[in-house]
Amino acid sequence: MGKSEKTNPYLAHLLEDNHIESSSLNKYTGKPYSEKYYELLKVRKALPIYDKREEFLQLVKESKVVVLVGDTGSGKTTQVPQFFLEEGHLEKNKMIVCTQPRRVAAMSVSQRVADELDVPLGEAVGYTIRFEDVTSPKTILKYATDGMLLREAMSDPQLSRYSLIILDEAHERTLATDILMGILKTVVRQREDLKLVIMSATLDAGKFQDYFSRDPEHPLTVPLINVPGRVYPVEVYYTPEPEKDYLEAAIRTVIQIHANEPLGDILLFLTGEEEIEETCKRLNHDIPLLVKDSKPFRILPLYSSLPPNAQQRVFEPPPSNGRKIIVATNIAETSLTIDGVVYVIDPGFSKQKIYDPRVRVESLLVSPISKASAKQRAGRAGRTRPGKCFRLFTEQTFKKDLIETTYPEILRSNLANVVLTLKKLGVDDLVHFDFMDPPAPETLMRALELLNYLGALDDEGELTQLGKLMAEFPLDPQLSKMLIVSPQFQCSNEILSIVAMLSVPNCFLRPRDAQKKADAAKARFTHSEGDHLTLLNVYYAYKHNEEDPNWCYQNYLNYRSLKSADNVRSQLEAMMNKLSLPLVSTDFQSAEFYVNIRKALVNGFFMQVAHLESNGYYLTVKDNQVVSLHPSHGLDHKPTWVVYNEFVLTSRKYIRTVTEIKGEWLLEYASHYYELANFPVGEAKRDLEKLTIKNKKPRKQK
DNA sequence: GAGCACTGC
Repeated sequence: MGKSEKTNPYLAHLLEDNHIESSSLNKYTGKPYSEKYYELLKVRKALPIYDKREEFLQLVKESKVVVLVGDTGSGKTTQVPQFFLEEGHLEKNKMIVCTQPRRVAAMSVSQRVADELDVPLGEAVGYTIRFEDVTSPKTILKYATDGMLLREAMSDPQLSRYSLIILDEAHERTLATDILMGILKTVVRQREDLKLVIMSATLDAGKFQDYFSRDPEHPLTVPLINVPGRVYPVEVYYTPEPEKDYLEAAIRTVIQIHANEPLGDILLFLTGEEEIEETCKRLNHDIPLLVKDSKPFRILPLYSSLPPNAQQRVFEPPPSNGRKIIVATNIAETSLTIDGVVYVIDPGFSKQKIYDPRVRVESLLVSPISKASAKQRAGRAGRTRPGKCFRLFTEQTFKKDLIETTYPEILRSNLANVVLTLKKLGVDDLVHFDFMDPPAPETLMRALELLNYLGALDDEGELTQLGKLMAEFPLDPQLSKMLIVSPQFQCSNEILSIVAMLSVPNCFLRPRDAQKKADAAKARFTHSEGDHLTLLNVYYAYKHNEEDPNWCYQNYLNYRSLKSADNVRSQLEAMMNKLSLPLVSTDFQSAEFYVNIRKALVNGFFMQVAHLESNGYYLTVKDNQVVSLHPSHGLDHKPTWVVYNEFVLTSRKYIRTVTEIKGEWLLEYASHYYELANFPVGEAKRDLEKLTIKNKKPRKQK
């Protein structure tokens, strides 16, 4: 047992450091440290952040909020919480939490820190992500997704379990991190026993400092600490003239690098799946033709909807004496890191979400990236040795045209869910809420209006009983409303399945080389009254076929999607039980089985309804947008009224996932929205008026 | 008659 102590060469040296346990027993487990602990300790002490340890601890002692800037490789994510622990700053029964924008990061970082502390994961160190809580009463350091900490705040707005909250990767400005910053700015001033550390890659540091210090009544001094990263230099090249066609330029650049530059993998950033698959095909065809005596190469596409085994291939070693050429979306900018990349090709574009509050539509648009993004992409070339980055735009463009940082998500999103969350967190005055970047007032108004129509907020903007329930669910407000009322329509089991299916990526596969077969497979599940009902059929069939991946494959269904829908469904079912919402079904033989489901749909989605006009097009109610049924629909006729799940703006305006409803139901379940006095003149209004008269007659006769 | 940047609860 004592062997490792005596023979360990690092031990004597360690004992000189007063902040490292001078006893050879691990204070968390009571056991002697393992060999691995000392090995990892040596690595830890070589991290750049280690030199800033005393400075950091001093600043945290003096200040409530500290901003820490550190590039990749500085070690901040793993070491900063440990500094705090070692110093014994943690109060009894309190914890440290460190947020991450992504689940995998929360999981892998917590495992690393558990190893460094020589403790089993889930005891002193753990993580919490959706569907998985690997913590215990012993846990004092927890890594969590930012969304998960936000959920916790909803039941404990002071986040009173924690005495240190670290928001990591704050520069990414996710919705959840932005909301957390907004509430923590107040909480940190209210709670004597709370410290806050904001960790970021260089760019926005000053902005975080300003934001947290600024307050008319309680200004704070927010110090900033800078930690160098550990990356290799990357030489950046620009094109002398702007490129007309970035795809052609990209292909040309790949070929030039492959022909002329020493070995080392190539990473090309493109915007989407189709573009990537096309380019891979072109490269496979062109390289052997254009490169004399080409070295071996392997072209690898990389995007999120690619099956996991195909994604994994980018991590395999390159062909012997050759190179990998990876053609990726933004997934390779932050989510996945591929060592061995030496050359980055950056055309300077990505698909970005934008929200237009006027038409209430979120859409994806190919847009120029920001300077910060371009720098991040370039950095991908310097992970293992010095690299090169080829920007397919001019230096002038970089300096003059690109914006500094990508607009935070909160400025590009529909905020219905954000507003519901903030209300639940007790924020009364949303218009004056201190957002780091305040969203457009119109976007907030749209969100308030939607929540008011759904009955989540009353006319004073107060959260209603229904709204409180809705906020409990990790769903868009329309979906949670529909789910909560579904027991009244005797179909909560079915709506649970539909909501789960709507919450995951599209489950229907349609490979380019088997489109007919895929369509035929889909036809077997199709319900002619609506796509929502088709989704229900698919879910049933998946369960009846014992969740078999092969069955999914044969039926052109995405197994990953269905499995995840099933997960979501279980989570929602548990919440329904917790909230005493009964799980009920209408008898399947009854004529009302599908009618009830469609009525429940109307209760959540009455604002997403389209009316068939005499010219054969659909017009969305109130917004009066001319739309077409998305070609993926399964209706066998064109119903007068449909609800839709999504408004898709591509080559045309489409409504996707549509189900037939009756006009009467709109008047019955959403009379406040369909009040005819405030309804825009048109065919939809005339149809509704006819229905009103028809409805009133029998009543008068009674 | 067509798509699906990326995350997260």
